Amino acid sequence: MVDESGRHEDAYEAVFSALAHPARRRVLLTIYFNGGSMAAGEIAAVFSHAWQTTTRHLQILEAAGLLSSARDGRMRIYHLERKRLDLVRDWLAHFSITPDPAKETP
Amino acid sequence: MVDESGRHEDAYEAVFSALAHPARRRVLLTIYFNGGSMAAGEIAAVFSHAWQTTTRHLQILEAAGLLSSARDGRMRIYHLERKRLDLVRDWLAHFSITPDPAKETP
DNA sequence: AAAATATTCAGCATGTACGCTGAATATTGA
DNA sequence: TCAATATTCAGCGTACATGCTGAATATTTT
Repeated sequence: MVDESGRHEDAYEAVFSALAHPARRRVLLTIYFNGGSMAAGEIAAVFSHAWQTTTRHLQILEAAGLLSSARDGRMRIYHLERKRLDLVRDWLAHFSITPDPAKETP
Repeated sequence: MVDESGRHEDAYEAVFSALAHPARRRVLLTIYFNGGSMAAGEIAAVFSHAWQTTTRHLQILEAAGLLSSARDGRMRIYHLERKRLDLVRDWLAHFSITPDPAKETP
């Protein structure tokens, strides 16, 4: 296991996989620039996909912890979980740890 | 197009897709902690996959710009392109831009 | 030149992702 | 209750990803 603890392996997997699809990255940006929360239908309206396709993307994002949701009447409001993106930052931070200088390329 | 310029759309696609696979994330970390460069065979030795499988992962990482490579005798040396990871940081930085306050959730 | 080493290419099987459509569920309004 | 609205669930087809194996290529060594 490369990760120092192993605790986040599954989380990394979920988050990085979720971010791999352009529509899902765009969902996150869309919600963010809308103030952090949006109804499923509003989000779906941004895309040319069938709305059921967007539903699945939303579920994947929620399963990855990047969104949370709550029913509000007959709508479902999705809320961006910005903190979850820190997982990506954490992973990137590995590349700031100084590696073994003995092997450093000049 | 959500991105302010659109120039990086394909790059985002390549980089985020490349990072979606745990073996490829691990390749990057492995090379990094080895000093930034490793022969294909050395990298493949880290994994339990057939080495041909690792070859393909290396090609995907190189196509995404996360690795570069050069022949050295009968070996191929892969070099980590750390700067390319800035693309991910750039994308994450979108979530630090203050969104329209009128729509801000309290 | 032949053998050994290091890596890549090509093709195959299987599983998953992602688009679609149609049906189902939940809530609201008449 | 019935119709309208908002969303989800289920199933299908296609395409792609990812593992494998075997053959091919390039380089070095004998």
